[in-house]
Amino acid sequence: MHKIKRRNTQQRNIIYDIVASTNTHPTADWIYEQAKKQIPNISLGTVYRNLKVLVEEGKILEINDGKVSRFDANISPHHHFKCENCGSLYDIEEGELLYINKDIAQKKGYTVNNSFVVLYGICPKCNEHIS
Amino acid sequence: MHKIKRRNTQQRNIIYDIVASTNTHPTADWIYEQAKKQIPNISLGTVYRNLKVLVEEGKILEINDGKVSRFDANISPHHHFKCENCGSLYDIEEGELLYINKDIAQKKGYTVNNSFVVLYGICPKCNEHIS
DNA sequence: GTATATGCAAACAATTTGCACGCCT
DNA sequence: AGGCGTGCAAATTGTTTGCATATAC
Repeated sequence: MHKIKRRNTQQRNIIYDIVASTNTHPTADWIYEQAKKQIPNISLGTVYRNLKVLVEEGKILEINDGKVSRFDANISPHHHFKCENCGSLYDIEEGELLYINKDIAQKKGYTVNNSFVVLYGICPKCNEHIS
Repeated sequence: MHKIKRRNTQQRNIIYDIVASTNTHPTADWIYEQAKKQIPNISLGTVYRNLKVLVEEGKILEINDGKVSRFDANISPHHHFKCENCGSLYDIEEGELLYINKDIAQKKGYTVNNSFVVLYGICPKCNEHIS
């Protein structure tokens, strides 16, 4: 029950920098490929472990995209648009979301077919028990 | 390139009925366990195949919940609330979503820590190419 | 010195698929 | 009869983990 003292490792720093260097919401595998350019014998396990640490520390976000996880160093509140044709995941500014309806989206070039919202938190039942 | 003519099988009907019988957003595995009560030697592969068919036909929705898929026979537009403590996935009416802010959610007993929105559709780039 | 991190490989869990047979239509 | 559907088991895929060693502090 005591807080782990994180170390400042080359691997963790490089992994963070890779995530921060792009807005394409990369997967662990893509990050691994990039990281190998700098640390040829880095292992995929290390990439996964460090991504998890960075998420826990709130330095990056994990986005659930089908069966893969994607990662995002943009931790300001924003949403995503997933293209059903090419699979790309775009950022949508929080304010901009209000305007994403069929008409306005169309003008911006997006066709919105569907939307999916999940709120995270504590449900009434658990709020009672935890108290 | 010709449309598949679906057959009306016992397995598919039972699987649909199981999904429709609950609002707990079951996983493929739970559905499989229930289905075995009616068809003891049904296979998990069949459950997965039929769930996919039902999703394609628009009869049920697939909800991506971490690394598992959950299924929902309520196909009217609605959203979800995931409890970070017990993992339950609750339905949130579309209208109700507008009122889920920290104050009002609190009164209903929900604590909202985070929210996650994904829009699905066709992106500007693809809209150009597809024409 | 000591606890955290790493590389490697094996283990996992959810889902998909190839195949031979079965059964709607 | 013909083709879609099924059961079974093996294969795939994304991710996690155990272990011995390396390294940050």
